[in-house]
Amino acid sequence: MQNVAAKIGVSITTVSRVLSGQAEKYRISKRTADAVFKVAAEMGYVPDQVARGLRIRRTNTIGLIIPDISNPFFSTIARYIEINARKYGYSTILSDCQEDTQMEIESIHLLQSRKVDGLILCPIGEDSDHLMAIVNSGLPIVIVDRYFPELACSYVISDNYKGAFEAVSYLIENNHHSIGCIQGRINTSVNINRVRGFRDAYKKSNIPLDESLIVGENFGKKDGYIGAKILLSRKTRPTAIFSASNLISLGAMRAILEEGLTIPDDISMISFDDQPYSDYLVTPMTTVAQQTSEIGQIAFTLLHSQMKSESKPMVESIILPTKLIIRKSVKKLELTV
Amino acid sequence: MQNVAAKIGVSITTVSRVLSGQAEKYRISKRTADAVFKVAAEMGYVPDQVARGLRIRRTNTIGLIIPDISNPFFSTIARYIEINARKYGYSTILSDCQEDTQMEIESIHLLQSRKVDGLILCPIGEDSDHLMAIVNSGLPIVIVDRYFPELACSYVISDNYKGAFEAVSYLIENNHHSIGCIQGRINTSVNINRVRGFRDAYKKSNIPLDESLIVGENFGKKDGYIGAKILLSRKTRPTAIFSASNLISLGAMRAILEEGLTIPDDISMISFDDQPYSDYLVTPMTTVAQQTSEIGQIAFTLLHSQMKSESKPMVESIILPTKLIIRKSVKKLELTV
DNA sequence: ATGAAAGCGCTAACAG
DNA sequence: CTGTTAGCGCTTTCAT
Repeated sequence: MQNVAAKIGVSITTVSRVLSGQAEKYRISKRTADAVFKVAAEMGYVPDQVARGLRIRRTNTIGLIIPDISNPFFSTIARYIEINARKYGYSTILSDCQEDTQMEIESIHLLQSRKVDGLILCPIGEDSDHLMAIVNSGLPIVIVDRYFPELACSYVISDNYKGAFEAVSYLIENNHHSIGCIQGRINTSVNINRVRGFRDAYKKSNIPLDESLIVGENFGKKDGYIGAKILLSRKTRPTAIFSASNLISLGAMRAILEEGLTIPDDISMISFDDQPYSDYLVTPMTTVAQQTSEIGQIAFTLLHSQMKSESKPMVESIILPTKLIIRKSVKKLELTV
Repeated sequence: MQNVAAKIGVSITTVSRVLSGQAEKYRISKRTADAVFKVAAEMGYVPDQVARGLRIRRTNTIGLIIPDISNPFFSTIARYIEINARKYGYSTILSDCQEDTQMEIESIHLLQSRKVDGLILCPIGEDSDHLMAIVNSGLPIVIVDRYFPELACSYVISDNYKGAFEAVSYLIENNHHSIGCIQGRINTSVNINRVRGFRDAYKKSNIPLDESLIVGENFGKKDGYIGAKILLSRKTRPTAIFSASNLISLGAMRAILEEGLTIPDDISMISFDDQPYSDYLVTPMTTVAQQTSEIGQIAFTLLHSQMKSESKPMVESIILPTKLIIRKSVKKLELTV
């Protein structure tokens, strides 16, 4: 910057002002401004954002904490967050905390020390103590996918309850009265709501629910495999499975195939999370689709409005509808008496 | 920091030294050091990495440029880069440049202005002019997935040639003599090598290659659909398809299903990129697996060694083997005479 | 074993 | 319309 200024015989202040688009404001002559642009370009000068950040106490940087970026559900969300952030001049620092609450905590501290202007967080989700502090610290933050009623914080999630309710109701309409549920990580809002939807669909139809039909303890592929194995080994096999995530479904399918069973002839299935490949599975899968790209976009928009506003921002909760995509994995059962 | 220093009645210099782990070096008394740690923790003091970065001219930050983070191939690579980076104290700034060379250029400039210590780049890959400048700028950089022979720069890629060669040879061994190739983005090293492998497998077997069997122009789902449609509408349909990416395969499968054909009875198929769902497709897919997590890990390791060394780093090229995973999508043809 | 002070590159009062 | 100057929070030389 020194050099640029010297070359034109002008002060670095002027250079700074022109390059930060404040030429107008300070009524700098067009001639000077043009010269600055020209020389800066020639010399390949590019302002140091680190120094700038230190001075203006704003880094134009957001933090993004994700439990597993290789999960297509999260990577799609991440994509739309990053794209929108960049559109508004923010860079995104990514942290994959590997489904580990301790890492989540460390990531938050790290990002704070890097002076991010805001934070988007997909929490592991069983525990919110460590989130309390940061929400209260005044750092703009929005939570995605999971939420905590006790936290005064904006969030954007899917309507997991209704999504599950519709899916299970659809199974019941097809005369399934013994439906297994392979749930995800217990004590997360996502799971609680999906299981609640499952239960309420049963309740609505006055079908008694055998509690042992609910199995599983996390959202992974392995958990789906184990859950399905358990369900399939029951004395009376359920006629359908409701799976709480795409990964669970993959694991469950392995178990089902291993047992020599066919979807939907031997057992019907509905899976949460639509995927590009859902249509091309052994049996095209009926799924509960979430609006992942919208989740990402809205998350950034919410954060952006917080970062812009001076005052303590109001908390906004966005709940996006899901959509039941009917394919071929559910068979209509004959009513036997 | 002021406050911490004041509270113990010591200079900020001392606080800085203790907190940056240099207490030993400056032979600061254990008593003082302990006090510093204690008070800093009490006050919730956490050093400002932005100020630190400005002063020491190193941000402990790397840039990661990816064409599409929602593609599971890239998101897995990104994951292992980020995880390793964090292990060594680096934060990762992510940029999804949406398969657009112009955005790739902008992202590079942006990351430079943010003073990243190094850069990992999955280039769009047809053009390398803009990369020349940055490689020569001395910024540590490693290129992933695609590469440019003219660039003196470390890279880590899969052995695309051999992967394709093995896949197509396998088809030929199963007596397929009319194999369609749905290629990816032309003029990328990835595609060039895969198509070269395809050609050489033909050549090795002395089977004449009808050039019109090579179709397609990008790695996306849509391109796979179009490519397959073209192949399937030929007077004499190929007996097998070699697909250059996971997304291409998804599109191709759609076309195949639409035509009422079955894999592998009507047409055999091999796809590049193994996926968690490959085993559960209509027909379990025979694939060419790349070592994505290793690619990510090695990419960071290469970058790290560059960032540590003072001298101009040597360029290292790592080529990882692929693995043919045989499932059920290839049928052994009878030899007809 | 510790401190004073300079300075990283930039911006914003304040002063013309 | 432009320049002078102080200072963001930290590290590091030099001094003691």
